[in-house]
Amino acid sequence: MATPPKQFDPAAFADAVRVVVRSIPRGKTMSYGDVAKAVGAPRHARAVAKVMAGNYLPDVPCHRVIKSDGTLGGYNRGGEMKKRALLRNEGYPC
DNA sequence: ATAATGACGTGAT
DNA sequence: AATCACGCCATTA
Repeated sequence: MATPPKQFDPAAFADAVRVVVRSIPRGKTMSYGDVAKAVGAPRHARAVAKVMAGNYLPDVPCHRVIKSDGTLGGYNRGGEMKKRALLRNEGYPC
């Protein structure tokens, strides 16, 4: 049984992203690129975004993940408006 | 196989 | 500071 040459496991990637985002302390935020780096894929900011957009988990405070330039980016649960409210609610000086 | 798209990022204008 | 353009890479048509 040969080792499965998986170049990219969306499940593993999503799992790693989930753990990292879940580890973001309250009142803090990480950019998609930062999360991508944290999982070992500094070029996969978009892949991270895809995980949030189409496969977000309730354990993952995806509202703490924003763009690297400080803008909120998007949200699939009410829009940036809702995201901003959540961040402010957690102490982020948005 | 190719083209288009996307909760992005960085650089140039 | 704002806007435009290109690059990155996975997914979908």
